[in-house]
Amino acid sequence: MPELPEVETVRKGLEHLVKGKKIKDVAIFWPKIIESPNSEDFKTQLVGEEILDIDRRGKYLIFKLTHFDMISHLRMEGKFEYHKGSDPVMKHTHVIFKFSDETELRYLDVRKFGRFVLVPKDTSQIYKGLQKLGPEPTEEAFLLKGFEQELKKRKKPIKPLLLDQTLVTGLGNIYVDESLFRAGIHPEQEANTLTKKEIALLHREIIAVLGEAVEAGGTTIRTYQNALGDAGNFQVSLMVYGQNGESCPKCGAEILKKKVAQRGTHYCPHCQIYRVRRG
DNA sequence: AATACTACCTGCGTGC
DNA sequence: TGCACGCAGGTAGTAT
Repeated sequence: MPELPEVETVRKGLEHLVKGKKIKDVAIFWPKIIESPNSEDFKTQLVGEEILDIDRRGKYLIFKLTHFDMISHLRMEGKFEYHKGSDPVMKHTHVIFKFSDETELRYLDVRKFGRFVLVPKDTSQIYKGLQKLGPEPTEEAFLLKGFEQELKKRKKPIKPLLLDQTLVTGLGNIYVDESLFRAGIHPEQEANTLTKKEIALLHREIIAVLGEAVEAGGTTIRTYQNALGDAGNFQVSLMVYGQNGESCPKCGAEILKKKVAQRGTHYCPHCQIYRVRRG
């Protein structure tokens, strides 16, 4: 489900609802959701832990516990719901964290792609998935100079390059299409053919679009009641994602959709022109 | 090392 | 209605 703005919105919701809660028990209905340790140890180690804080790095949530860091990735469709223990357990619920006050944090995931990992306290940065991440998409962390140097070295199309999280973290299929549109760059333009000017614009638009989406509480596409972080309204600000067949907000041309690196890709054929041999 | 493709899952809409 | 197929906000593993 989520890209950085949605995960950040979930983080804020969790901070509000479960910070300070003590874990009394854990129920696991789909053990593969637990990447490590094995689901039995995962449960045993969590009992008695208190949720001290909830951090985020890229699209990962990091629950800071008494003796552990619990890393959570929602992948495509993972979501958290906060419930009373007496509430009926809905379909697609795979993990339940039961608190000492008889409330529960439930993890639901239709496609079961999401993962949990438990590591010793303050060692989350060693986890492989977090280690590979590039800088957060902020002015302070994401530097134009480094971005430009990396792009010069890569010849793969810019869209899949931005999706791999190593140059900058947080973009997914929605915001990468929005960033490229706003910067006027074709999604298949090879990274090493981008001009200095285009790179600077792209850098600025990535930071801007993700920042605006965080402010809006993320984008809500499919609505699921009760899920933390589903109240975002950035979908009203999307300029190309899901807009195929509509008019380009800049020039009026028809927004097209095509496959790029196995992902549905939305773009304006007039504002985002592919050019051969540049840079 | 960089790149490309596939697996992991379920549900929904479309077309025959 | 039934069924096959493509598609969905992501990443890790494998092969080249």
